[in-house]
Amino acid sequence: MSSKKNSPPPPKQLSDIALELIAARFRALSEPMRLRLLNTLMQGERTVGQLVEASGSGQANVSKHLAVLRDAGMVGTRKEGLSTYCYIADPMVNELCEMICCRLRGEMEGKAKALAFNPDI
Amino acid sequence: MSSKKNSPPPPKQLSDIALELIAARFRALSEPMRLRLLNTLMQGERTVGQLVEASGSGQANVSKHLAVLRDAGMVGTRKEGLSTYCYIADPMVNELCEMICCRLRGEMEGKAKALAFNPDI
DNA sequence: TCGCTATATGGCGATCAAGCAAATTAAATT
DNA sequence: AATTTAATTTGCTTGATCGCCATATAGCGA
Repeated sequence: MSSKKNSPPPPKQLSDIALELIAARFRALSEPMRLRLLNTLMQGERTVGQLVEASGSGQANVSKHLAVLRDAGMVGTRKEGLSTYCYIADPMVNELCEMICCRLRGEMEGKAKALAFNPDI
Repeated sequence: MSSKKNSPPPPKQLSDIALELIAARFRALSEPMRLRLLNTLMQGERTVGQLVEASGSGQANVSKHLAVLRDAGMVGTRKEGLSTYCYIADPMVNELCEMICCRLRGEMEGKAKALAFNPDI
C-alpha cells in the first residue's frame, strides 16, 4: 500500500465538514426530550400520539423533536391511516446510550463511594 | 435474585435525571470545536496553547470548551510550570466518535451510490 | 362535501451557548 | 517586586433552540 515503511500515522485529523456532521449527530442526542422519545421507542414502534402521551410534552414539540431525530437518521416513520408510526432506524442509538449510561453509573458509584462515611481516613 | 419468574422486562424507562445527565454528555460532544479539540488530543497530550494554535480559534474559547469537556469527564488536565497539559481522560470518547464516523461513512457512500449515473435502471 | 382526527408547520418569547475582547489569576524569570 | 507568559474568568452581542399557541395539511368516515 504505502510507499514508505509501515505507514507510521496518518494525521487522522478530521475535516471541518466531518466535524460538523459528527457534531450534528451528537446534537440530536443532546436533548432530554429526544432521549425520552428514543427511550420509549426502544420498547417498540409507537405512533406520534402515543409518544406525546408518554412524553408528557406538547404535540407540536414532539413532532418537531421527531423531525430532528428523523433528519439525523435515527428514527424512521411509517404512515398507516391517520397515524404515523415511529421506530428506531439506527441500532447505533441503543449502543450509544448504553455506553453513556454505563459510564455514568460507574462514575456515580465512584462518587457515592467517595461520599460514604469514613472511606478509609 | 428476583422473586418472580425470570424477570421478563423491567420497563427500562429512564428517569428525568438520567435523561438529563445523558443528554449533557452528548451535548458536550455536539460542538465541532470541541470535537476538533478531542480529535487533536487523540494524537496525545497537548497544552492549551497548542490546542489554541491547532484549532485556529481564540484562546478564551478554547479554554471554555476545554472546561466543558473537563466537566463532562472527557478531558483531564495536568499543570506543569506555566502550561496546562490536556489529555483524553475517557477512552469512550474515541469509541463514540468512531461509531458515528463509521455510520456516517456508510450513509454517505450509500448516498453517493444513489447519485451515481444509472445505478441499474 | 363536511367534519373529525392525527400530525406537521409557522410564529413568538425566553433561554442558552458561541465567539470576541478585556480584565484577572497564577507561575516563572529577571 | 516587577515583568512576562499561560490560562481562566467575565461581560457583551448574536444566533440557535425549546416550548407554547395557532394554523395548515392530510386521511378517514358520515
